[in-house]
Amino acid sequence: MYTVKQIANLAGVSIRTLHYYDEITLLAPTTIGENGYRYYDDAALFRLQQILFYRELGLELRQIRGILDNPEFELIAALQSHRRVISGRINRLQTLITTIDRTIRHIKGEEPMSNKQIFGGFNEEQEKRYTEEAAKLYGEERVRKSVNLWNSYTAEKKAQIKAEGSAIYLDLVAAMPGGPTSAETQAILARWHQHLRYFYEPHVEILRSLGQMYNQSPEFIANFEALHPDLPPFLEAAISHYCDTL
Amino acid sequence: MYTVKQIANLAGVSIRTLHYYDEITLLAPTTIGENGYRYYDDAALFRLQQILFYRELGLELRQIRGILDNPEFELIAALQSHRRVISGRINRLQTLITTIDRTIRHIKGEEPMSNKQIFGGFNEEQEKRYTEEAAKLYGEERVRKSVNLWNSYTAEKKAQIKAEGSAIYLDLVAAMPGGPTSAETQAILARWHQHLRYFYEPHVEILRSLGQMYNQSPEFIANFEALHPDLPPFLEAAISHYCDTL
DNA sequence: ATAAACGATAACGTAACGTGAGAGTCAAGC
DNA sequence: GCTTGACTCTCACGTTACGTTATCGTTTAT
Repeated sequence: MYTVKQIANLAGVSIRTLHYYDEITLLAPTTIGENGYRYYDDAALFRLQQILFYRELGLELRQIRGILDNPEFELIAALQSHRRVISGRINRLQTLITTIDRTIRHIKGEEPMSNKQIFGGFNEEQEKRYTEEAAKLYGEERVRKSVNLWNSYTAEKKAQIKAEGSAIYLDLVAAMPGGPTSAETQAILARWHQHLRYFYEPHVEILRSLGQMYNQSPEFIANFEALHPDLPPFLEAAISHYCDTL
Repeated sequence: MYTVKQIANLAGVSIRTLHYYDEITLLAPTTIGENGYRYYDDAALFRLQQILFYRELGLELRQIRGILDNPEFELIAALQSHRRVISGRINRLQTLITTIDRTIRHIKGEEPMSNKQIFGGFNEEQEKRYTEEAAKLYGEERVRKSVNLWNSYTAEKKAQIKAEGSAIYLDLVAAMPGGPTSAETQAILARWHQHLRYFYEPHVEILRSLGQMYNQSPEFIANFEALHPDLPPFLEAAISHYCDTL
């Protein structure tokens, strides 16, 4: 058992940070003494390590909580994902160093430089945000399990499920004029939510990242655009709102 | 000449960010049209690059402004400093990767791991903050110029200046009981401020980083602790307050 | 000429803590 | 047993660097 100060010193965070993480239920102390003091054990230590990794990668604390509290969370897979992201970040910093060297040579008049090159490493993969990588982690995991479940159905059942899915998306297209937050749209999303249970147990964070993928992943976009050109962004907005009210 | 949107796209920042940087006079547009539009030129582009570098290193925008607006600022020296800091950061990330690999092996039971090692790369050089590196940049520059000025004095003058310096620090020790923000202490610091002009023109940011160095750099600490064991932290607090009221 | 795209200001919202204030708790030494 | 200093707690307001509408004028393309 460790006190706040011991944890703070070990991990290099402030006591206030631990208080805050407790307040937002991101990292609750293992036990609380009758004096009101917070005490942490080794498991809490590992959880804090995970938190710091995700924080380092720029994720918001709410997202981190969602990831760590997810029953599907797998520590080792997460660590391996961290590895990839950090490697990517190292590459980015090396790009910055290249930019620096180039800028220096440019200032010395040894080499011309384009306006875009001035910001090499800053803007490049701006939208390829690290969040995506975290979502990918879900994705792989989710897809793997979903295939198992799907294969357990009979051919007849499979056809029935597919038909139900198509109907839902068609209904959503019909509901588009009302807007993504309309009661009608949200009601259909409740059906969609139920429908997903044929594939896996849909956790809130999964729904959310699914909504994003619907408007980002090329395969999904192609699929939904076939139904209506504006369906992908509509779906993302609608699902986001649906998750908020969950 | 570029519009806000063009700059934003080039650098990968939001328009709001450009508005904000204008608002806090960190990056003012080169000219403003009669329609009120902001227009930027290539010099502004380079300034923005510098801002993004310092921001990447975790400096606050106020500090960045102080650095860039300092007449002593030298672009190439700054870029070389960035290089060193970014290299350091790459090292830190590589430490994180080591920690990840070690953690994975630990979880698999292949290797024991201490509590400190769990946070390897997070806490280690926490206090060796990047600010210090920026301060170092000042330091080198400052010391270089100061030596020139110092050598221009006669031996007699040098002795007199030294005596004045000693007197000031002794007075500060005497003022310690009143606290770092007391009127007495602050008055002596005004003398100290004047005194520094024998060495170089003391800019606010320089005073501030000087105050930090007094409580961080081993040579300074040793010097001041000889006068009084609590003098270094007292000096930092007092100088910080002095700069705030400047 | 009219919409779409772009620009401006203004003002409120936010995330992740920092920073006291005021008060209770614990361990060590006298 | 008592003090003292280090440690802890809970408010509660402050801060930084923007995001996010909302409302409005401007420029550009059709």
